[in-house]
Amino acid sequence: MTDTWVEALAGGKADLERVSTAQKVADMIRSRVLKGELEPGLRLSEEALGTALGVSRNTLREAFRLLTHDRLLVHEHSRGVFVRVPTAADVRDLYTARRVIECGALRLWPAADKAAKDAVRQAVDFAVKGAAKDNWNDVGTGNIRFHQAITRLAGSDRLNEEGDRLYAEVRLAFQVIKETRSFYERYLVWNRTIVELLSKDEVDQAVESLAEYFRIAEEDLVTHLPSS
Amino acid sequence: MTDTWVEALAGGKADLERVSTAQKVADMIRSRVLKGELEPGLRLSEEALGTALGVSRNTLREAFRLLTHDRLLVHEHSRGVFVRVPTAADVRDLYTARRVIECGALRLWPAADKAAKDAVRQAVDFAVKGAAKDNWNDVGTGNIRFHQAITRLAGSDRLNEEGDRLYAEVRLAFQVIKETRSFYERYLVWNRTIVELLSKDEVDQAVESLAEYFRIAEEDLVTHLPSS
DNA sequence: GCATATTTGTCCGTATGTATA
DNA sequence: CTATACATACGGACAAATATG
Repeated sequence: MTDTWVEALAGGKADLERVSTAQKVADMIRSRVLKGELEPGLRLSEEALGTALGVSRNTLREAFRLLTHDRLLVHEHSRGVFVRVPTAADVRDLYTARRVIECGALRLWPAADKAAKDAVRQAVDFAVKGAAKDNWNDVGTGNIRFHQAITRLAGSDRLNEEGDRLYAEVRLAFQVIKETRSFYERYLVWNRTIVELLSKDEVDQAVESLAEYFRIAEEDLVTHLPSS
Repeated sequence: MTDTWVEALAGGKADLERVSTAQKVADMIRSRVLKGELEPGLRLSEEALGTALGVSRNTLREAFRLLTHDRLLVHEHSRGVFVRVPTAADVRDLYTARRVIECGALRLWPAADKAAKDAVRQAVDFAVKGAAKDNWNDVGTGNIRFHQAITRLAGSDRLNEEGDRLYAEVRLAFQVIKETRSFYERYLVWNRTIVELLSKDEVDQAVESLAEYFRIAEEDLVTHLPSS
């Protein structure tokens, strides 16, 4: 019983299965990167981090592999691993992928599970409540959950995983922006509009609104990115 | 100069950058798996493979990690790695993801590069010529290239990579079927239909045909899969 | 059910190659 | 150009888990 507690604390997907040390280390580094404690461009030394975390270089390298696959770290041969520095081209690529996946998933709304549909509405509710309490951190996570829920409408684990990778990378890109409130405030309006259209079963309209949201968010990020 | 030759021979993405030994080992195992030389369910012993390939266990484990991310191998804690055995549920999930990605990318046809459009047509031409020569292996690779080219219409590297992972997994699923000719023969007709519709700029019709192809191919695989 | 053998998980030390000051 | 620092890859070691008889 206590084992599951530990695993749940350790990080993300603590199902019933055991988590490897590399997984735990990767989860720790991931959260630090997404919180901005390890800023983009920083080099992660194998020896320094290994001794600091009390794991061997081998184990740490496996953790690096995991995070490189999630595109949060970049690997340069014989030079080491660095926290990714998102470029304007990255953001364009990222949003092109999101456009295809999320718009495609949203089109499946009529055939989706009731639970999956509810998750979309609940994510927006969460963000709305956050805005009412002036808690803009909640608004941000609500926004992510909203898009995550849209991807999950398709009901494919493989698609969900790729979506989560994309969202983590978007969070990393947002990391370079300090004042995010004005962004989330504007995005919340779009999310509500989309949910309203969906409640009226006007799917095509909702997809069009989602595509418009992507155009705006993409430009927001690109213009606020340094050295774009 | 000769270095680039060697790298090109070694495997997949031999750009300008050097490839690590783990990468080379992973590429070798990958091609063996996709050719069916390492059949689904087989356990890959660390020591046996390591000595056979002349690499250390550590390096081999990194290669395993790479292939596990590509879903060609599955990792069971303290039991080792196995060549993935695709289940019916895997195929359903796989085709759901493909439906979203490829149909979404195909909708972008009007805005796509000319080069990307040409690649779609060339892939079908390749398959047609293969069929004329009774070379059904070429028809199969032409079919893969066709779908790869469709994904590439969107122009997102991240989407392309996920697409390639999905295609590799589909090839693995097809690995359990011996007589593939009748399948590819039928699929070729669909591919030609889609290209013809595209040449007339009837994109919506083409997307609908693609969706229909997915329904058929998915059922083909599910029904021919053992212990479905 | 038990004891043994095999294999994996993790760590360490070292030699070599590579990039940077 | 030399020197330093670091990543890459290897081989060995031991504990833990699993498989086998």
